[in-house]
Order: sequence, then C-alpha cells, then structure tokens
Amino acid sequence: MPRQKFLGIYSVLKERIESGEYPTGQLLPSENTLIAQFDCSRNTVRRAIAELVRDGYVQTRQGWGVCSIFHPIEQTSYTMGTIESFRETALRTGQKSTTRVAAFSRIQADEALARQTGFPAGTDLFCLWRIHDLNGKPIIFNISYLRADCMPDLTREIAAGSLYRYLEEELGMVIVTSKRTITVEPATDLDRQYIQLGEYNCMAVVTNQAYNSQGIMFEYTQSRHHPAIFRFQDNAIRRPAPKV
Amino acid sequence: MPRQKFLGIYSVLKERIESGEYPTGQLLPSENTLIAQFDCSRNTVRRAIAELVRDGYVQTRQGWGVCSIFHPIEQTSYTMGTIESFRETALRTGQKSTTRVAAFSRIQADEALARQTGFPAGTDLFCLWRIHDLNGKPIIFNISYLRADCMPDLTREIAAGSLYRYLEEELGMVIVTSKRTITVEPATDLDRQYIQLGEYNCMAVVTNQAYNSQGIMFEYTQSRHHPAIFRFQDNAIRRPAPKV
DNA sequence: GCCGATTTGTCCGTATGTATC
DNA sequence: CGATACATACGGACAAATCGG
Repeated sequence: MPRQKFLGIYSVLKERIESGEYPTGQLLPSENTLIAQFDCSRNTVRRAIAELVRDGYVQTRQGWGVCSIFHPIEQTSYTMGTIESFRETALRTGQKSTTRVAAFSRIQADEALARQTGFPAGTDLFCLWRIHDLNGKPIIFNISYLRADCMPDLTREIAAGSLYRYLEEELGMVIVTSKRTITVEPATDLDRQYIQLGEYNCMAVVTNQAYNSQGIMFEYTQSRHHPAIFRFQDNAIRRPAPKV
Repeated sequence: MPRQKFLGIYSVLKERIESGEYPTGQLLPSENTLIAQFDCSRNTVRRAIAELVRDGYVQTRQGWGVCSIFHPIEQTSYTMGTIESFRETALRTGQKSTTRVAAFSRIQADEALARQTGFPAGTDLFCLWRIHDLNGKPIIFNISYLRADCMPDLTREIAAGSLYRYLEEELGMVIVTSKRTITVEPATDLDRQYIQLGEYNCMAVVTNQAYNSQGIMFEYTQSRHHPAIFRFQDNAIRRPAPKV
C-alpha cells in the first residue's frame, strides 16, 4: 500500500475492475459503501475514483453511480497521458530496447530554430540525434534540442544512456509537464537513412516540449516514429455543456 | 461568471495568464492570496488550478508555488483532451465545413467486426460512411458503427447533419467518455477514392469509442484524416515517481 | 406529477504532512 | 531552524440528478 491513501484505494479498485469483480457496464459500490470499506473520508474515495475516470476505467453520473467501462482489449497501448521515456515504455511492455547516438553537437538557436522549438533565439543548445531500436529494429529517429545551461556537462556518452535517468538522478532535475503534438509528416532522406520504412513514405511525429520543476522548457524533441508501430491512446471526457 | 465557482476562478486565472498578467516562468499568487481575492475555500482555488495544470497553462511544485508555462504559439491545435465533433472544431477555428454521407446501411456485427470494434457479436448496427470537407476540400473519411438500439430512427438524412447534435438534443443522449487511439495506416483504395492524398500513401487514423451516460458503448468510429492537416495536441503530467 | 430516498457534485473549514527557501 | 508554500486527509453541509413508489 502506497504512502498516499487515495492511491491505495485507487489501485485496489483498479484491480477489482481488471479482475472482473466489478464487471463492465455495472455500477461500483456507492461512495458511502466505499467510505465504510476503506475507512476514509468522502474526498479520498472521490479522489481515487477521479483517477479511474482519467484512466478510462469508469465513468460517473450524478444521481446514479460509478459505472465500469473497462474493456481488457485496449491495455496494450504504446503511451498514454503520462510522460514516459522510450526506455520506460519498452521496459513496461517487456521488450528489448537500445539507443544509438547518431549526432551530437552544440549550437545556438537562430531565429528559425527559435520559432520552431520555442526556445528564445540565441539560447545555447545541445543538438542530439538518437536512434531507438526495439527488438533489434530501428523504429524511432529522435531529434532533440536541449538547453545547455540546464545540463552543462552533457556528453555523447551520457546521451547514449537514458537521458531522463541522467537528468533526474544525476542532476536532480524534476520533469513535470510535457506538451505533446502528434502529426504525420512526409519522410525525409534523413528518416530513410536511419529507419527502414519499406513502402511507407510518412512518419508519425511526436513533438515534445518538456518543462522542469522551475517552469523552464529544457527540452524540445521530435520523435519520428515508424508509422507501423506507432500507437497513441487517450481518454477524453466530455466537459459539462458549453453554457449557451 | 458560470454557476460553478471553481470554473469562474479558472477562467479568470486563465485570462490573466493569456493576457500576460502572470508572465511565463513566473509564479502566480499563492493559494492563500487567491483565497482572499476570490473569497472562497482552499479546495475551490485548488480545483481551479488543477484544471489549469490539465490545460498545460501552469505547473505546481510543493513548497514553491504555481508557475505559468503558457506559450501563446500553440493555441491553434486541432483537438485536445476533450471530446469535440468535427463540426464543433470547425466552428471554433472559424472554418467552413460540410459533411456528405457516402454510405448508409444496417448490419449485424460478425465475429471479425466484433473483435475490431468491441461491440458484442450479433449487435444490430448502423454502418455509416461520411466525408468531411473543410473549406471545400475533403479531408476526413469517417467509418462509423452505431448501436441501432440506441438510435432506432436514425436515417441517412439525419446522419448528413450533425450526428452528435441529433443524439444529444433529439434523443437526450449524454456522451460522457470517449476512448481514442491514434495510429498511422497505409491508405486504402477507399481512402484514395474519397480523399485527395497527392504523394502521401498513409492516413492518420483516430479510432474512437464513445460511451453514453449509461456506460454503453454506442459508437465506434474510424476517422481517417488526410495526413497533412492532422494535428493532435495534449499535455502530459509526470506522475509521482514509480515507487521502488 | 409529486415526493422522498439515494447518489454524485460542489463548496466550506480545519488540521496535518512535506518540500522549499 | 522557522516561515511559507503546496499536498493530503478529514468531516460536514447543501445542491442537483436519478429512480422508485
């Protein structure tokens, strides 16, 4: 049981849903019942349920209850609303991953790059090209720009390992928010050089802007995925009606 | 001011951030200050801030404060973590949209379709092909399967209008949750028949499973987008470290 | 249609824990 | 160490939606 109570309740409920104890389409016990079961306050139960809603496990309806909408099929998604590094995802799904550094340089952001990345013009940056292999096959071509003043001692060797592990464990940097944009772009010569695309002439591109705990954007990365293996899943919740 | 207090505070803070009153990289007033300003409880302020975090406007850090990470550039996204119909999106971005029905039929889900869509085998379904034009150009090919028992009187004519408006306003159905998956797939002959792809040989595919307020999945839709106009944006928040 | 019981949604006040400076 | 800030948790009150009698 985690230190935080609501997370404990959350994972217990999650497991009950996955195990079929609360079947799809049926109501969970009411909040009051759960309060008695877990011996906690109403807010704590509600917090746990809110997380399940975010995960697409249940949905709630005023005056009615909390309803399971779990379907076991979809649990194999590549990534969801959390930040997860390539290495972490591979680990979670039990696959074998390696990373190669194809280029490593230090540059200053010119006007065009500033517009593209969102860094102020003139910012001192590391430019990093990495290839991610999954089960021996190259599938992601990563173009990163990293604020040099946030990681002055970055080397090509470090970049070959887990960049996020280095930032978090070595530098004590806390990665908090990440803004992502998904697009589909024509494959470039560079893409074809690193990724075996076969018949495909496009790439699935995830553009990622990561912020550290001080609110500074320290990373801009274009992850150019082989289209055949790319998969992104999320759950949307309809907001209360747009008041006329 | 909306009926709900936290939404009012949310939109006031949002506007202050957008207007530059709380510049990017700086801290917002502390919770206690905001409590005094809005004359409300701590929970209410925190709820409003939580929404801003979800929107990627701010990030919070214990012991430090709430920090603006707003960048005005990115506000043109095609869609975000909410459910929005094609028509609503077009309206919001001020574009001209039309919808054509290319096919309309009534079928029963066989085993293969059941596996693909998640409907139980044998379910009575409407099958609907629609083409969405934006500013006169066809850009989305929509393949929908709809539970017939949720909308027995659906006709081709109704489908040509806004399907969601019909479901919500005419049938009083409330759309709550939607599970989306984004992939990239090779363009089919059918795709090419309806969408002018030019050099592209792929489509950006958004697979959507929509649930009504009773927790019943009533819609499965494959939205096959022209890759050049497809854009999906979201904000990820790093969960507290995976407890080892 | 109304009423009452149940259930979730919103809001308040307070206390304590924990991270930051 | 203390002051300040956010994070978690508790308990209570009322509102709004749902459903059954």
